[in-house]
Amino acid sequence: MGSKQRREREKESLRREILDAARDLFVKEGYENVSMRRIAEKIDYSPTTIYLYFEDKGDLLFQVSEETFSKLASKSESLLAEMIDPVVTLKKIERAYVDFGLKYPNHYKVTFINRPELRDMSKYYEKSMGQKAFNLLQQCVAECVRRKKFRRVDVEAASQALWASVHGITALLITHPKFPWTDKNKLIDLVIDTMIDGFKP
Amino acid sequence: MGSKQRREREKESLRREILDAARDLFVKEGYENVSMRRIAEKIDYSPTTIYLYFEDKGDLLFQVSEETFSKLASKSESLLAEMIDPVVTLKKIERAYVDFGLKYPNHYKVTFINRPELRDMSKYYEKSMGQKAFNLLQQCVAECVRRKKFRRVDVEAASQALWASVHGITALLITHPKFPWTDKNKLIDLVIDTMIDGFKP
DNA sequence: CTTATTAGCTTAACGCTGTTAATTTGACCT
DNA sequence: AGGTCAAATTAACAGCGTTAAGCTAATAAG
Repeated sequence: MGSKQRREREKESLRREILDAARDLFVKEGYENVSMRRIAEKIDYSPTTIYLYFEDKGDLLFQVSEETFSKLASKSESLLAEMIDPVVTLKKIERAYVDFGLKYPNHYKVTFINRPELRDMSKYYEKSMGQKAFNLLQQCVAECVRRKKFRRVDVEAASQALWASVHGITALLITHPKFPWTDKNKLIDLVIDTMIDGFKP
Repeated sequence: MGSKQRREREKESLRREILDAARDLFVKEGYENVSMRRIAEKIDYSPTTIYLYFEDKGDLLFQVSEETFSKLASKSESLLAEMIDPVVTLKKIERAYVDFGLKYPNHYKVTFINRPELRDMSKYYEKSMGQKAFNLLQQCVAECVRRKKFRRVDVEAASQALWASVHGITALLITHPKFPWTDKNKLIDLVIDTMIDGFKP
Protein backbone atom coordinates (compact mmCIF):
# COMPACT_ATOMS: atom_id res chain seq x y z
CA MET A 1 0.00 0.00 0.00
CA GLY A 2 1.03 3.65 -0.39
CA SER A 3 2.80 2.88 -3.62
CA LYS A 4 -0.10 4.49 -5.38
CA GLN A 5 0.44 7.66 -3.41
CA ARG A 6 4.15 7.58 -4.15
CA ARG A 7 3.35 7.22 -7.84
CA GLU A 8 0.96 10.12 -7.46
CA ARG A 9 3.68 12.26 -5.93
CA GLU A 10 6.13 11.35 -8.65
CA LYS A 11 3.62 12.29 -11.31
CA GLU A 12 3.01 15.60 -9.63
CA SER A 13 6.71 16.28 -9.35
CA LEU A 14 7.27 15.73 -13.06
CA ARG A 15 4.36 18.02 -13.76
CA ARG A 16 6.09 20.67 -11.70
CA GLU A 17 9.36 20.08 -13.49
CA ILE A 18 7.70 20.63 -16.84
CA LEU A 19 5.90 23.72 -15.57
CA ASP A 20 9.10 25.23 -14.19
CA ALA A 21 11.08 24.51 -17.32
CA ALA A 22 8.34 25.97 -19.47
CA ARG A 23 8.02 29.13 -17.40
CA ASP A 24 11.76 29.59 -17.39
CA LEU A 25 11.96 29.40 -21.16
CA PHE A 26 8.79 31.37 -21.82
CA VAL A 27 9.94 34.19 -19.58
CA LYS A 28 13.47 34.17 -20.92
CA GLU A 29 12.77 33.81 -24.61
CA GLY A 30 9.09 34.37 -25.19
CA TYR A 31 6.29 31.93 -25.89
CA GLU A 32 6.68 31.97 -29.67
CA ASN A 33 10.39 31.26 -29.54
CA VAL A 34 10.14 28.22 -27.30
CA SER A 35 9.31 24.82 -28.74
CA MET A 36 7.91 21.81 -27.00
CA ARG A 37 11.06 19.97 -28.01
CA ARG A 38 13.24 22.49 -26.22
CA ILE A 39 11.18 22.32 -23.07
CA ALA A 40 11.46 18.54 -23.15
CA GLU A 41 15.19 18.70 -23.76
CA LYS A 42 15.64 20.94 -20.75
CA ILE A 43 14.19 18.33 -18.42
CA ASP A 44 15.59 15.30 -20.28
CA TYR A 45 12.32 13.82 -21.40
CA SER A 46 10.93 13.20 -24.82
CA PRO A 47 8.70 15.93 -26.26
CA THR A 48 5.60 13.79 -26.26
CA THR A 49 5.82 13.20 -22.54
CA ILE A 50 4.60 16.76 -22.02
CA TYR A 51 1.35 15.80 -23.68
CA LEU A 52 0.72 13.27 -20.93
CA TYR A 53 0.60 16.14 -18.45
CA PHE A 54 -0.74 19.04 -20.49
CA GLU A 55 -3.27 19.24 -23.26
CA ASP A 56 -1.08 21.22 -25.60
CA LYS A 57 1.32 24.14 -25.70
CA GLY A 58 -1.44 26.64 -25.06
CA ASP A 59 -2.55 24.77 -21.98
CA LEU A 60 1.02 24.80 -20.71
CA LEU A 61 1.16 28.56 -21.05
CA PHE A 62 -2.22 28.87 -19.40
CA GLN A 63 -1.04 26.96 -16.34
CA VAL A 64 2.13 29.05 -16.15
CA SER A 65 0.06 32.20 -16.46
CA GLU A 66 -2.21 31.20 -13.62
CA GLU A 67 0.73 30.96 -11.26
CA THR A 68 1.90 34.41 -12.24
CA PHE A 69 -1.51 35.97 -11.82
CA SER A 70 -1.78 34.47 -8.38
CA LYS A 71 1.36 36.28 -7.21
CA LEU A 72 -0.11 39.57 -8.24
CA ALA A 73 -3.46 38.70 -6.72
CA SER A 74 -2.01 37.93 -3.31
CA LYS A 75 -0.02 41.16 -3.35
CA SER A 76 -3.20 43.09 -4.03
CA GLU A 77 -4.95 41.09 -1.36
CA SER A 78 -2.50 42.12 1.32
CA LEU A 79 -2.67 45.75 0.22
CA LEU A 80 -6.44 45.57 0.50
CA ALA A 81 -6.20 43.99 3.94
CA GLU A 82 -4.27 46.90 5.38
CA MET A 83 -6.46 49.51 3.71
CA ILE A 84 -7.24 52.74 5.48
CA ASP A 85 -7.98 55.22 2.73
CA PRO A 86 -9.38 53.23 -0.21
CA VAL A 87 -8.12 55.82 -2.70
CA VAL A 88 -4.59 55.45 -1.38
CA THR A 89 -4.92 51.68 -1.50
CA LEU A 90 -6.24 51.85 -5.04
CA LYS A 91 -3.21 53.83 -6.07
CA LYS A 92 -0.96 51.29 -4.37
CA ILE A 93 -2.69 48.41 -6.10
CA GLU A 94 -2.32 50.09 -9.46
CA ARG A 95 1.27 50.99 -8.78
CA ALA A 96 1.99 47.43 -7.67
CA TYR A 97 0.51 46.22 -10.94
CA VAL A 98 2.82 48.41 -13.03
CA ASP A 99 5.87 47.68 -10.88
CA PHE A 100 5.19 43.98 -11.17
CA GLY A 101 5.13 44.27 -14.93
CA LEU A 102 8.32 46.29 -15.08
CA LYS A 103 10.15 44.04 -12.65
CA TYR A 104 9.35 40.92 -14.65
CA PRO A 105 8.91 42.30 -18.15
CA ASN A 106 9.21 38.99 -19.95
CA HIS A 107 6.89 37.36 -17.54
CA TYR A 108 4.42 40.17 -17.97
CA LYS A 109 4.71 39.85 -21.73
CA VAL A 110 4.00 36.16 -21.63
CA THR A 111 1.11 36.50 -19.27
CA PHE A 112 -0.56 39.78 -20.16
CA ILE A 113 0.62 41.09 -23.50
CA ASN A 114 1.50 38.37 -25.98
CA ARG A 115 -1.48 36.30 -25.02
CA PRO A 116 -2.16 33.84 -27.79
CA GLU A 117 -5.68 32.60 -28.10
CA LEU A 118 -6.12 30.36 -25.06
CA ARG A 119 -8.78 27.71 -24.91
CA ASP A 120 -12.32 28.56 -24.05
CA MET A 121 -11.75 31.81 -22.27
CA SER A 122 -15.22 32.22 -20.87
CA LYS A 123 -14.46 29.36 -18.52
CA TYR A 124 -11.05 30.85 -17.91
CA TYR A 125 -12.30 34.27 -16.91
CA GLU A 126 -14.75 32.89 -14.40
CA LYS A 127 -12.29 31.53 -11.94
CA SER A 128 -8.80 32.44 -13.06
CA MET A 129 -6.24 34.25 -10.95
CA GLY A 130 -6.33 37.13 -13.39
CA GLN A 131 -10.01 37.56 -12.72
CA LYS A 132 -9.31 37.38 -9.00
CA ALA A 133 -6.72 40.15 -9.27
CA PHE A 134 -9.15 42.25 -11.20
CA ASN A 135 -11.90 41.58 -8.70
CA LEU A 136 -9.70 42.92 -5.92
CA LEU A 137 -9.16 46.13 -7.83
CA GLN A 138 -12.87 46.39 -8.45
CA GLN A 139 -13.54 45.74 -4.78
CA CYS A 140 -11.31 48.67 -3.95
CA VAL A 141 -13.10 50.89 -6.44
CA ALA A 142 -16.42 49.87 -4.91
CA GLU A 143 -15.10 50.88 -1.51
CA CYS A 144 -14.08 54.26 -2.91
CA VAL A 145 -17.60 54.79 -4.14
CA ARG A 146 -19.17 53.50 -0.94
CA ARG A 147 -17.13 55.88 1.16
CA LYS A 148 -17.95 58.66 -1.28
CA LYS A 149 -14.32 59.20 -2.22
CA PHE A 150 -15.45 58.61 -5.79
CA ARG A 151 -18.56 60.02 -7.39
CA ARG A 152 -21.29 57.50 -8.21
CA VAL A 153 -19.65 55.95 -11.25
CA ASP A 154 -20.41 52.52 -12.65
CA VAL A 155 -18.00 50.47 -10.55
CA GLU A 156 -17.45 47.78 -13.17
CA ALA A 157 -16.82 50.26 -15.97
CA ALA A 158 -14.56 52.40 -13.81
CA SER A 159 -12.53 49.38 -12.76
CA GLN A 160 -12.08 48.26 -16.31
CA ALA A 161 -11.05 51.78 -17.32
CA LEU A 162 -8.47 51.87 -14.53
CA TRP A 163 -7.15 48.48 -15.53
CA ALA A 164 -6.89 49.65 -19.13
CA SER A 165 -4.83 52.67 -18.20
CA VAL A 166 -2.33 50.80 -16.03
CA HIS A 167 -2.04 48.06 -18.58
CA GLY A 168 -1.44 50.69 -21.22
CA ILE A 169 1.49 52.36 -19.52
CA THR A 170 2.97 49.04 -18.43
CA ALA A 171 2.75 47.49 -21.85
CA LEU A 172 4.13 50.55 -23.62
CA LEU A 173 7.09 50.91 -21.28
CA ILE A 174 7.96 47.27 -21.75
CA THR A 175 7.47 46.91 -25.48
CA HIS A 176 8.82 50.35 -26.46
CA PRO A 177 11.87 50.65 -24.22
CA LYS A 178 13.74 52.85 -26.70
CA PHE A 179 10.97 55.38 -27.05
CA PRO A 180 11.98 58.82 -25.73
CA TRP A 181 9.85 58.63 -22.58
CA THR A 182 9.79 61.45 -20.13
CA ASP A 183 10.63 60.38 -16.57
CA LYS A 184 9.10 56.93 -16.32
CA ASN A 185 8.16 57.06 -12.63
CA LYS A 186 6.45 60.39 -13.02
CA LEU A 187 4.69 59.16 -16.10
CA ILE A 188 3.31 56.11 -14.33
CA ASP A 189 2.05 58.24 -11.48
CA LEU A 190 0.63 60.76 -13.90
CA VAL A 191 -1.45 58.09 -15.58
CA ILE A 192 -2.65 56.63 -12.30
CA ASP A 193 -3.34 59.96 -10.62
CA THR A 194 -5.08 61.46 -13.62
CA MET A 195 -7.46 58.55 -13.91
CA ILE A 196 -8.18 58.35 -10.20
CA ASP A 197 -8.71 62.09 -9.93
CA GLY A 198 -11.14 61.79 -12.79
CA PHE A 199 -13.39 59.63 -10.66
CA LYS A 200 -13.40 61.87 -7.62
CA PRO A 201 -16.56 63.83 -6.79
CA MET B 1 13.58 52.19 -74.99
CA GLY B 2 10.84 52.38 -72.38
CA SER B 3 10.90 48.65 -71.86
CA LYS B 4 12.91 49.18 -68.76
CA GLN B 5 10.21 51.43 -67.40
CA ARG B 6 7.54 48.94 -68.29
CA ARG B 7 9.49 46.22 -66.48
CA GLU B 8 9.74 48.59 -63.57
CA ARG B 9 5.99 49.09 -63.60
CA GLU B 10 5.37 45.36 -63.79
CA LYS B 11 7.65 44.77 -60.87
CA GLU B 12 5.86 47.41 -58.87
CA SER B 13 2.50 45.96 -59.79
CA LEU B 14 3.44 42.50 -58.59
CA ARG B 15 4.73 44.03 -55.40
CA ARG B 16 1.33 45.63 -54.96
CA GLU B 17 -0.41 42.37 -55.69
CA ILE B 18 1.58 40.62 -52.98
CA LEU B 19 0.98 43.44 -50.53
CA ASP B 20 -2.77 43.42 -51.16
CA ALA B 21 -3.06 39.66 -50.88
CA ALA B 22 -1.05 39.68 -47.68
CA ARG B 23 -3.09 42.45 -46.11
CA ASP B 24 -6.29 40.72 -47.04
CA LEU B 25 -5.25 37.50 -45.36
CA PHE B 26 -3.59 39.14 -42.35
CA VAL B 27 -6.66 41.21 -41.60
CA LYS B 28 -9.04 38.34 -42.15
CA GLU B 29 -7.21 35.54 -40.39
CA GLY B 30 -4.39 37.02 -38.36
CA TYR B 31 -0.67 37.17 -38.96
CA GLU B 32 0.14 33.91 -37.19
CA ASN B 33 -2.46 31.95 -39.12
CA VAL B 34 -1.32 33.03 -42.56
CA SER B 35 1.56 31.27 -44.27
CA MET B 36 3.75 32.54 -47.06
CA ARG B 37 2.51 29.61 -49.13
CA ARG B 38 -1.10 30.73 -48.76
CA ILE B 39 -0.27 34.28 -49.76
CA ALA B 40 1.56 32.97 -52.81
CA GLU B 41 -1.28 30.66 -53.69
CA LYS B 42 -3.74 33.53 -53.56
CA ILE B 43 -1.87 35.40 -56.29
CA ASP B 44 -0.80 32.31 -58.26
CA TYR B 45 2.91 32.62 -57.68
CA SER B 46 5.35 30.33 -56.01
CA PRO B 47 6.06 31.07 -52.33
CA THR B 48 9.66 32.00 -52.93
CA THR B 49 8.72 34.77 -55.33
CA ILE B 50 7.61 36.84 -52.37
CA TYR B 51 11.19 36.84 -51.14
CA LEU B 52 12.23 38.66 -54.29
CA TYR B 53 10.07 41.58 -53.19
CA PHE B 54 10.18 41.43 -49.40
CA GLU B 55 12.87 40.51 -46.94
CA ASP B 56 10.76 38.08 -44.97
CA LYS B 57 7.31 37.59 -43.51
CA GLY B 58 7.91 40.21 -40.85
CA ASP B 59 8.92 42.77 -43.43
CA LEU B 60 5.78 42.00 -45.40
CA LEU B 61 3.63 42.66 -42.37
CA PHE B 62 5.56 45.80 -41.54
CA GLN B 63 4.98 47.22 -45.01
CA VAL B 64 1.31 46.35 -44.81
CA SER B 65 1.07 47.94 -41.39
CA GLU B 66 2.77 51.12 -42.52
CA GLU B 67 0.23 51.59 -45.25
CA THR B 68 -2.59 51.02 -42.83
CA PHE B 69 -1.18 53.32 -40.21
CA SER B 70 -0.71 56.07 -42.72
CA LYS B 71 -4.49 56.01 -43.03
CA LEU B 72 -4.76 56.65 -39.30
CA ALA B 73 -2.20 59.42 -39.53
CA SER B 74 -4.04 61.16 -42.33
CA LYS B 75 -7.32 60.74 -40.48
CA SER B 76 -5.78 62.48 -37.48
CA GLU B 77 -4.33 65.06 -39.80
CA SER B 78 -7.69 65.96 -41.26
CA LEU B 79 -9.26 66.05 -37.81
CA LEU B 80 -6.55 68.45 -36.79
CA ALA B 81 -7.10 70.56 -39.90
CA GLU B 82 -10.76 71.17 -39.16
CA MET B 83 -10.15 71.78 -35.49
CA ILE B 84 -12.26 74.35 -33.70
CA ASP B 85 -12.15 73.25 -30.08
CA PRO B 86 -8.83 71.42 -29.56
CA VAL B 87 -10.29 69.37 -26.72
CA VAL B 88 -13.04 68.07 -28.96
CA THR B 89 -10.48 67.32 -31.63
CA LEU B 90 -8.28 65.55 -29.14
CA LYS B 91 -11.18 63.32 -28.17
CA LYS B 92 -11.84 62.59 -31.81
CA ILE B 93 -8.20 61.76 -32.44
CA GLU B 94 -8.10 59.39 -29.50
CA ARG B 95 -11.34 57.79 -30.49
CA ALA B 96 -10.08 57.38 -34.04
CA TYR B 97 -6.97 55.73 -32.62
CA VAL B 98 -8.96 53.13 -30.69
CA ASP B 99 -11.39 52.52 -33.52
CA PHE B 100 -8.47 52.00 -35.84
CA GLY B 101 -6.92 49.45 -33.52
CA LEU B 102 -10.16 47.54 -33.24
CA LYS B 103 -10.71 47.64 -36.99
CA TYR B 104 -7.23 46.35 -37.80
CA PRO B 105 -6.34 44.33 -34.72
CA ASN B 106 -3.62 42.38 -36.45
CA HIS B 107 -1.88 45.48 -37.71
CA TYR B 108 -2.20 47.10 -34.35
CA LYS B 109 -0.78 44.00 -32.72
CA VAL B 110 2.35 43.96 -34.78
CA THR B 111 3.07 47.66 -34.55
CA PHE B 112 2.28 48.35 -30.93
CA ILE B 113 1.61 45.14 -29.03
CA ASN B 114 3.75 42.28 -30.30
CA ARG B 115 6.71 44.40 -31.13
CA PRO B 116 9.23 42.39 -33.11
CA GLU B 117 12.77 42.92 -31.93
CA LEU B 118 13.80 45.71 -34.23
CA ARG B 119 17.34 46.30 -35.25
CA ASP B 120 17.21 49.89 -36.47
CA MET B 121 15.00 51.39 -33.79
CA SER B 122 15.97 55.02 -34.07
CA LYS B 123 15.14 55.03 -37.74
CA TYR B 124 11.84 53.35 -37.04
CA TYR B 125 10.69 55.87 -34.49
CA GLU B 126 11.66 58.77 -36.67
CA LYS B 127 9.56 58.01 -39.67
CA SER B 128 7.12 55.23 -39.00
CA MET B 129 3.47 56.02 -39.54
CA GLY B 130 2.62 54.92 -36.02
CA GLN B 131 5.00 57.51 -34.69
CA LYS B 132 3.57 60.14 -36.98
CA ALA B 133 0.13 59.44 -35.55
CA PHE B 134 1.47 60.00 -32.05
CA ASN B 135 3.10 63.27 -33.07
CA LEU B 136 -0.24 64.57 -34.27
CA LEU B 137 -1.81 63.72 -30.94
CA GLN B 138 0.94 65.59 -29.13
CA GLN B 139 0.42 68.55 -31.43
CA CYS B 140 -3.22 68.63 -30.40
CA VAL B 141 -2.36 68.45 -26.72
CA ALA B 142 0.01 71.36 -27.20
CA GLU B 143 -2.82 73.33 -28.74
CA CYS B 144 -5.05 72.51 -25.77
CA VAL B 145 -2.44 73.94 -23.43
CA ARG B 146 -1.77 76.94 -25.64
CA ARG B 147 -5.45 77.87 -25.68
CA LYS B 148 -5.64 77.25 -21.94
CA LYS B 149 -8.18 74.44 -22.31
CA PHE B 150 -5.70 72.35 -20.38
CA ARG B 151 -3.83 73.46 -17.31
CA ARG B 152 -0.11 74.00 -17.79
CA VAL B 153 0.88 70.33 -17.85
CA ASP B 154 4.06 68.97 -19.37
CA VAL B 155 2.86 68.50 -22.96
CA GLU B 156 5.14 65.58 -23.65
CA ALA B 157 4.25 63.74 -20.46
CA ALA B 158 0.54 64.39 -20.90
CA SER B 159 0.63 63.16 -24.47
CA GLN B 160 2.40 60.00 -23.45
CA ALA B 161 -0.09 59.45 -20.65
CA LEU B 162 -2.98 59.89 -23.05
CA TRP B 163 -1.36 57.54 -25.49
CA ALA B 164 -0.84 55.00 -22.72
CA SER B 165 -4.50 55.07 -21.77
CA VAL B 166 -5.84 54.66 -25.30
CA HIS B 167 -3.26 52.02 -26.01
CA GLY B 168 -4.33 50.24 -22.85
CA ILE B 169 -7.98 49.99 -23.71
CA THR B 170 -7.22 49.15 -27.33
CA ALA B 171 -4.74 46.43 -26.48
CA LEU B 172 -6.95 44.87 -23.84
CA LEU B 173 -10.01 44.81 -26.05
CA ILE B 174 -7.95 43.16 -28.77
CA THR B 175 -6.03 40.62 -26.73
CA HIS B 176 -8.80 39.78 -24.26
CA PRO B 177 -11.83 39.72 -26.52
CA LYS B 178 -13.68 37.20 -24.37
CA PHE B 179 -13.41 39.20 -21.17
CA PRO B 180 -16.84 40.29 -19.86
CA TRP B 181 -16.45 43.93 -20.76
CA THR B 182 -19.15 46.39 -19.97
CA ASP B 183 -20.42 48.23 -23.03
CA LYS B 184 -17.27 48.65 -25.11
CA ASN B 185 -18.17 51.97 -26.66
CA LYS B 186 -19.00 53.51 -23.32
CA LEU B 187 -15.84 52.07 -21.84
CA ILE B 188 -13.64 53.56 -24.53
CA ASP B 189 -15.24 56.95 -24.06
CA LEU B 190 -14.94 56.63 -20.31
CA VAL B 191 -11.21 56.09 -20.54
CA ILE B 192 -10.76 58.97 -22.97
CA ASP B 193 -13.03 61.39 -21.15
CA THR B 194 -11.63 60.62 -17.73
CA MET B 195 -8.08 61.24 -18.83
CA ILE B 196 -8.89 64.41 -20.76
CA ASP B 197 -10.97 65.81 -17.93
CA GLY B 198 -8.01 65.19 -15.67
CA PHE B 199 -5.93 67.65 -17.65
CA LYS B 200 -8.47 70.47 -17.63
CA PRO B 201 -7.81 73.56 -15.49
C1' DC C 1 5.92 -17.92 -9.09
C1' DT C 2 4.36 -17.14 -13.44
C1' DT C 3 1.43 -14.69 -16.49
C1' DA C 4 -1.61 -10.85 -17.88
C1' DT C 5 -2.46 -6.06 -17.52
C1' DT C 6 -1.52 -1.53 -17.34
C1' DA C 7 0.90 2.97 -16.71
C1' DG C 8 4.71 5.79 -18.33
C1' DC C 9 7.55 6.99 -21.67
C1' DT C 10 9.72 6.86 -26.33
C1' DT C 11 10.20 6.38 -31.35
C1' DA C 12 8.37 7.33 -35.72
C1' DA C 13 5.73 9.88 -38.46
C1' DC C 14 2.40 13.48 -40.51
C1' DG C 15 1.61 17.76 -42.34
C1' DC C 16 2.66 21.95 -41.63
C1' DT C 17 5.99 26.33 -41.25
C1' DG C 18 9.66 30.16 -42.95
C1' DT C 19 13.42 30.32 -45.68
C1' DT C 20 17.70 29.26 -48.84
C1' DA C 21 20.07 27.26 -52.83
C1' DA C 22 20.06 25.61 -57.22
C1' DT C 23 17.76 25.55 -61.47
C1' DT C 24 14.82 26.61 -65.18
C1' DT C 25 12.31 29.88 -67.98
C1' DG C 26 11.78 33.64 -70.98
C1' DA C 27 12.39 38.22 -72.63
C1' DC C 28 15.85 41.46 -74.14
C1' DC C 29 20.31 43.16 -76.64
C1' DT C 30 23.94 42.46 -79.76
C1' DA D 1 20.68 33.32 -83.73
C1' DG D 2 23.08 33.28 -79.73
C1' DG D 3 24.36 35.20 -75.48
C1' DT D 4 22.88 37.66 -71.30
C1' DC D 5 20.55 38.45 -67.36
C1' DA D 6 16.70 38.94 -64.51
C1' DA D 7 12.65 36.70 -62.83
C1' DA D 8 10.19 32.83 -61.25
C1' DT D 9 10.29 28.01 -60.09
C1' DT D 10 11.42 23.48 -57.98
C1' DA D 11 13.71 21.10 -54.42
C1' DA D 12 15.30 21.05 -50.16
C1' DC D 13 16.46 22.14 -45.13
C1' DA D 14 15.55 22.48 -40.51
C1' DG D 15 12.20 23.17 -37.51
C1' DC D 16 7.38 23.19 -35.59
C1' DG D 17 2.97 21.10 -32.82
C1' DT D 18 0.90 17.03 -32.47
C1' DT D 19 -0.80 11.99 -33.03
C1' DA D 20 -0.36 6.97 -33.35
C1' DA D 21 1.95 3.10 -32.36
C1' DG D 22 5.39 0.55 -29.81
C1' DC D 23 8.27 -0.52 -25.99
C1' DT D 24 9.43 -1.24 -21.01
C1' DA D 25 8.99 -1.91 -16.43
C1' DA D 26 6.02 -2.17 -12.52
C1' DT D 27 1.68 -3.95 -10.71
C1' DA D 28 -2.29 -7.27 -10.33
C1' DA D 29 -4.29 -11.81 -10.97
C1' DG D 30 -4.30 -16.70 -11.03
